[in-house]
Amino acid sequence: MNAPSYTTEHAVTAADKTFFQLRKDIVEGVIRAGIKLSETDLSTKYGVSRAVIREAISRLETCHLVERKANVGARVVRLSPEGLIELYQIRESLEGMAARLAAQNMTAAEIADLSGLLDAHFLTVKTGESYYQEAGDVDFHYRIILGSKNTHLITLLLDGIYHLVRMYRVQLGMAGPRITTAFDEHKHIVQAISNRDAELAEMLMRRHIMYSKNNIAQKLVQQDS
Amino acid sequence: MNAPSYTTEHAVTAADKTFFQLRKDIVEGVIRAGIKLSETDLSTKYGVSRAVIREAISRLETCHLVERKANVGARVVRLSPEGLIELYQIRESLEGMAARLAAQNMTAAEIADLSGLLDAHFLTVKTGESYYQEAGDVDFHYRIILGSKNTHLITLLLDGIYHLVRMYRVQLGMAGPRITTAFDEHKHIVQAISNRDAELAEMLMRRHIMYSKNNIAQKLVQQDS
DNA sequence: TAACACAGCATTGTCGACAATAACTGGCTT
DNA sequence: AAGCCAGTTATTGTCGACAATGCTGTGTTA
Repeated sequence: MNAPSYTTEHAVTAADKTFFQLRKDIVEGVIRAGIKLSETDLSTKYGVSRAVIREAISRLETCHLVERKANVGARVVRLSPEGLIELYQIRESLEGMAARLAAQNMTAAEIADLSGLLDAHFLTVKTGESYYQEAGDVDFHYRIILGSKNTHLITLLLDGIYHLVRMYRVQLGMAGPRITTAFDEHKHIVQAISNRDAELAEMLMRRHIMYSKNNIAQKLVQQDS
Repeated sequence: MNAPSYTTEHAVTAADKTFFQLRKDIVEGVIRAGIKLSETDLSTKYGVSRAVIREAISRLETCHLVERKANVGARVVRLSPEGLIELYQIRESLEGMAARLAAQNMTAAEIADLSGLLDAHFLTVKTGESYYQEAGDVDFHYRIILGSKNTHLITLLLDGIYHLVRMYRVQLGMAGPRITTAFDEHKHIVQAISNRDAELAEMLMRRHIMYSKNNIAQKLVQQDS
């Protein structure tokens, strides 16, 4: 049931575990958006010292999941239409570049593997299972980002803003008619990568993300009204 | 003489001060690339507790200036041609988007101001002063990044990778024939922004950064040989 | 001689206590 | 009654000590 963990992050220290747990709780809304994170409270609730809580909060800050002010404290970020737009502008830029680099740097084996993944997704979509969006879409994007072979890019996206993207998705309850069209877009992107057409791969990825943004933004205004 | 501080970061806490000092020392090579950062050593040298050193190192990690392994310690990043390429790929992507957004979001007053800045730069370049590259170029890029009005983008670039860019620049001693051509490129970018031509602004910025990358990469291989 | 095991050392991770800063409450003044 | 000031309280920032982990060098054994 759980979404598989792509970057197999193994928690070695207590701060790691606390960080992962806190991140999960924030992304999934267990700790609600906009709420204040009291260090002493969390310290007792998670059964660790304030030092590891501070460490965890510090890392959450680099994920842009919390905002901290000196001598005041940390708050979970608040979700807003503007924030969503900004986030997707970053995605469009960085993942576009990722697709471009993937077209240059992915091995033939990796491309074949990615293509196989899409075929598998096609079967599940065809049979009507709609879990595609959540796991499949994320998986697809992960592979291309990793395929860029650019460590900075990978870190920025996977450790940085992707959790925030997931937060928006989860807390808005994504599912809808977009899954099938998104699948076609994925197909075309893989084809461009397979042809080593970096230019086209970037363009298609950027359009794909723009469409995705429009879709989720529409959901968001619907919720407002 | 010092490069002006654009994001007027005011140090309120001791960890802030230590972080700024450490970052400066790393960027300027006082603490050399690849070296191990001993917490106890730094604690005595900077006259603060290990806790604030750990906090500072943690923040340095989010700037990608140091790398940390659990139970082992932190090392200053090592500069490499591959790292430089990766860095400039990110810059091309993000600053291209910044230029696009700046063309959409900068106010007329801000654009006029930016244009005036370029004119001032032109005078100094004309009179032969070559401090343009260091301060002027950075100033130009800062304004456009801020002009994007995208907080995520601004944070990623200014707090994140720009210090690493500066580290490459400083430790390779940038100065050369490129300053004049770079000025022309800046001019064209401002013109595109002034015309609200987002598409063109992005393209020109991307090319500008590609040229800049080639320039600095060339310097780097020269140093190797 | 080479390889493995163990012990000692150095370094990082974690903790609880203290100091400093900000928010809150109550009373006073105008 | 409204606004400001001071005392109080709660929260964050900083510190030194202890625990746990990784590294090193030595000694033993095949």
